[in-house]
Amino acid sequence: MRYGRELLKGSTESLLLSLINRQPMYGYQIIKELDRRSKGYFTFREGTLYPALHRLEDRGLIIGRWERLPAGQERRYYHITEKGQRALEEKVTEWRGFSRAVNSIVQPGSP
Amino acid sequence: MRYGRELLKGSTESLLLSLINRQPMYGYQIIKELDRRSKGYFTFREGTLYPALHRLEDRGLIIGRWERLPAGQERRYYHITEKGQRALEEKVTEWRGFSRAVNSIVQPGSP
DNA sequence: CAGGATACCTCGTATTACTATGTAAATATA
DNA sequence: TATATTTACATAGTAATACGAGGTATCCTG
Repeated sequence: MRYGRELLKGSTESLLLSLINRQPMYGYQIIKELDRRSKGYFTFREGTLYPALHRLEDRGLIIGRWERLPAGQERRYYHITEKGQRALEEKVTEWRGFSRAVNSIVQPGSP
Repeated sequence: MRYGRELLKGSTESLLLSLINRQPMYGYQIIKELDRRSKGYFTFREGTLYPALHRLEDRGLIIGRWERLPAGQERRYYHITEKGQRALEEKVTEWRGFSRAVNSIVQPGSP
């Protein structure tokens, strides 16, 4: 069963920056990569992805460049910036802390 | 540093149901318990907590009962329902799957 | 030539955390 | 005793954002 939509909020950024940090990627490719790497768990919607990419670009964390294939069609490849790399580090740290904190509550441990 | 507000969305429910599942609790107590159990990580705001409790009650996952202390003041104790227990199980399963999936992306692993 | 896949975009809606603000009583402090 | 803090609840407004629905255009395959 698919995760609730609210759960994704706050993690989208980390996911996108993580992928783009490995190598420049275009939107459609990111959707496929998220699906592949998470073994089908993440099926990002276009209405989620594209606005999210635009927000990241507006904030200077990534830069998009149009590239035309020999065949003719165009893709917008996103590259991470230095600011984006710093943001990614912070986001991953934030995620780990948050994840640990949630587990400290939902998992049975010390009373 | 505190987590971003968006990160909490989707997890609030699991956190609240987890605590109330252990024992009936009132709002103010939940804030303190979340703080204590997470070692200061979660500092829930009242504007987050109370509306969230009302939503859970509206959906029949918890039931609130006013209790008057000998001193005189009133507290609204929330009890989990059977429906709430089932929802909690689902939520925790969802959280584990989501958490694993995010880690599969943000943590360096197989390409 | 038709249909699917690729590839991008945006508007509107729903959800929800948080700030600010309000109320009221109990307890601690000066 | 007067004042401040803590306890305890509540809600209206704002901002952020995932998603559905809809749109455009090109490429590839049967």
